[in-house]
Amino acid sequence: MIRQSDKINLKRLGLNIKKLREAKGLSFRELSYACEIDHSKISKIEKGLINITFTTILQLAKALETTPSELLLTDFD
Amino acid sequence: MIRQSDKINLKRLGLNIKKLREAKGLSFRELSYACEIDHSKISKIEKGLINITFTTILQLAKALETTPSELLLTDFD
DNA sequence: TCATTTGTGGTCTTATTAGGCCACGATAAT
DNA sequence: ATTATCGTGGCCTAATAAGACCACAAATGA
Repeated sequence: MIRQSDKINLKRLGLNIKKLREAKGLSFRELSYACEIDHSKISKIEKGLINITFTTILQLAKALETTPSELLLTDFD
Repeated sequence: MIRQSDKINLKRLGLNIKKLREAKGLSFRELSYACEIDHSKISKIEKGLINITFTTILQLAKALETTPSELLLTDFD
């Protein structure tokens, strides 16, 4: 029952994470080691396939050496 | 299986939301109307009892007339 | 050529959010 | 005094995130 606008926003979040990960030159598996999130899950997150929770956002932010606020710094609908 | 540090961070998020809600002089029920989240759930969120998802963060941010990024603008562990 | 790494997507179980409703005691308003 | 509103917490079901593992094709490197 996930809304269309949510799908778009999840993709935007995913792209933001992807951008930050690639800026650090990390592979999914490398980032996975740093935040204890399965590499396949990170892949799904970046593609906007999962509606992640707040704590997952915290994990990613820490591993990417940024803040949760920065992770969500994008235009959402 | 929720970690202790997560509990702390969830409380901090809750306090941040509470602060924004009260700054607008809204009750739980009034905010509930604006974002279509049950008022009892908002109460639990502010007390840090729920690990909300990204889309719920978006809903709250919109209803509080702020950004998701601003909603997470606090020091987390 | 062969081995390694990479991103992707599938499966499965368990834990938990989402979503909704209800009831209560306390507080505030009339 | 009584009515309305407040925050809180309990309950339930359905949906789905979490977490973990596996397999594979394509790209990369030796």
